[in-house]
Amino acid sequence: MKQKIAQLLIQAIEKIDFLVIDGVDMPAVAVERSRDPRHGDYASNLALTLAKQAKINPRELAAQIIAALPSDPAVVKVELAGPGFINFFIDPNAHHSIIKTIHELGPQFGLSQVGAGKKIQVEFVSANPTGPLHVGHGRGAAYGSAVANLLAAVGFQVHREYYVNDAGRQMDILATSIWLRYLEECGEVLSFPCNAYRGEYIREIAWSIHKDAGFEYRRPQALVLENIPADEAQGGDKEVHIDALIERAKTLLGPKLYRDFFQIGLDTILDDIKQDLHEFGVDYQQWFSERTLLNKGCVEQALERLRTSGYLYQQGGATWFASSRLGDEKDRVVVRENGQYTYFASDIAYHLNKLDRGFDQIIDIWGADHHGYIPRVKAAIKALGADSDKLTVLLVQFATLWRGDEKVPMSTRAGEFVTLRQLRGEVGKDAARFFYVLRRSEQHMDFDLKLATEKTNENPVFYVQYAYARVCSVLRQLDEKNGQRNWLLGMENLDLLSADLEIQLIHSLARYPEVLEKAALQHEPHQLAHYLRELAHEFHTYYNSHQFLVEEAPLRDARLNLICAFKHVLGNGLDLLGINKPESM
RNA sequence: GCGCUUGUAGCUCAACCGGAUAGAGCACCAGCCUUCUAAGCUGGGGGUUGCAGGUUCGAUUCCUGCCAAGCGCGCCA
Repeated sequence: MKQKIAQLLIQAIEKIDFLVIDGVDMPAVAVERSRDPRHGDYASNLALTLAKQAKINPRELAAQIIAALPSDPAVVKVELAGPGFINFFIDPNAHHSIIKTIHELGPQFGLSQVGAGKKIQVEFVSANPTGPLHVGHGRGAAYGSAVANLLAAVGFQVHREYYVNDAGRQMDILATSIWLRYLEECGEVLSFPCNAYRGEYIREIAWSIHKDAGFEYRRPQALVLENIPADEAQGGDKEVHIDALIERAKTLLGPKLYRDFFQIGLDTILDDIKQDLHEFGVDYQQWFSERTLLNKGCVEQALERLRTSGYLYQQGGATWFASSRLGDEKDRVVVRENGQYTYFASDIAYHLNKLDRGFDQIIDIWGADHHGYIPRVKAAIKALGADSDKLTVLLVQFATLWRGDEKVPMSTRAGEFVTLRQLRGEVGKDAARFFYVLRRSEQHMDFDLKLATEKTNENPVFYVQYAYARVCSVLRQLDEKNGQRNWLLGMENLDLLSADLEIQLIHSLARYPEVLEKAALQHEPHQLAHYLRELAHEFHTYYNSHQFLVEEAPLRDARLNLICAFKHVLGNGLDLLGINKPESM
């Protein structure tokens, strides 16, 4: 309908001589749904945008456009309003046909093909496998999977991916942390480094290793701590302290035994993350290992390409990437003085790999604290000779956690954080997902656990689910009363749905495809969430003021067809957000 | 100090890439269950959109400058 009106407007403009003669530039013809019913169903600001170029009063121009407008059976009235808006009133019967469309298309209704033929990768969460996911990751998970689902709904071929940082210093700290806890299990007495991972899950892994392997990995405390520089608590440098302990672990255990700790820690935690996300309704096409990238020599290849294009140079014993020539604020080290790659080096290789896989678009979803990282990755893509516009980085602000008036401290290293699993246990998957996705991702967010746990009844997700359950309940009632339902009869009598609330609900249902497309292309699932809440509200109001299971069959069947259409749309929307559709509550 | 993000009702958030009288939820007040689930509905109070300018028919939206908050500015990830 939007397109149809735009077409009519274009035809009208082409008939107005002075616009054609003066060669006025045509703006993209904007047709919007009216917010206020008094402004009709659709409105265009075309005259307002053209008026300046045409050097004519907007209202006068609008009047001329209206006069030149071809007639169309679906358009019953056109009005000039305000400073020069053109409002279109649509034949109500034309709206009713949307119910038929929804029933015919079912789960397909609202889907579109704007992204057809395009491969798009969405990488999200990608938390280091050094501990369980916390509520900050939960937001990225809910947001990322909703974005991915939306993109798939508008036709993109979507590839969901988790980048596993299974190489690098953090993993060494993890392995060493587990080993030290293991030594404690074995009865060795040592002070635990302040920079090691202190969470309870580390003890559990250590305990389990001790249970399976006994004392095989035990080394005496004296050997472990011999000549180790002091920790921060003793006036030393915590980084130097932990690095020394990592080296000590490697030498005392040897490569093979050390690797056991590394691998068991990684496997245990990664399995936990996978399970956690799965239970949260988040699944991936691929878990991409950083270590694999290194082992295959991809990092060296990527750097070689940069070197060939003249973007690498040596300074101070390190290898630098001249990212400042491509928009970054300074150059970045890719190979350290000690010969090791930086994290950034493998990230360059990873993005090269993404490009090589032929995605038309690449979406990275990061925590907002990484925003300073964007220019250097874009610079790397440019230096590799690719189009940096292919990469879109979407940022998710961390949630600040509160328990009532008290701020909850969050520190992965210290093991002080509320895990995603705890959150799910307390408020449930559906409430958590809806709560996360109700807000724009860049918006700072206060998450009050006390409120979320104490007042789950007031969580908006129940409101929306309740609407769904109510439709199911009506249909059950019909069954119990042995009521007949004639689908065809309902379709033939859709014009009986003439109450304001019915018209309103139908309008809203018709909007769904536009909501989906916009939410998808703008990467804003909150638009869908808000829409679903409004839709549920309109249904609840309707439910409270009209009886559906009435005696007169034509009206009853028409109403049932309407609320079933509502059920379809609401259900589709909830599916995309990864929220359950309860048949009863 | 520089950069990115954010600032909208008491609180949490919307506002369709510049549109018409800035909207919801929570909280507060007053009503609605012998009728398809009251986890619901109806009505009410609530606002100088951080501040000050600018751009134009028109600004919460764009530009500039301040103010405030968060984050970033490693040979960490």
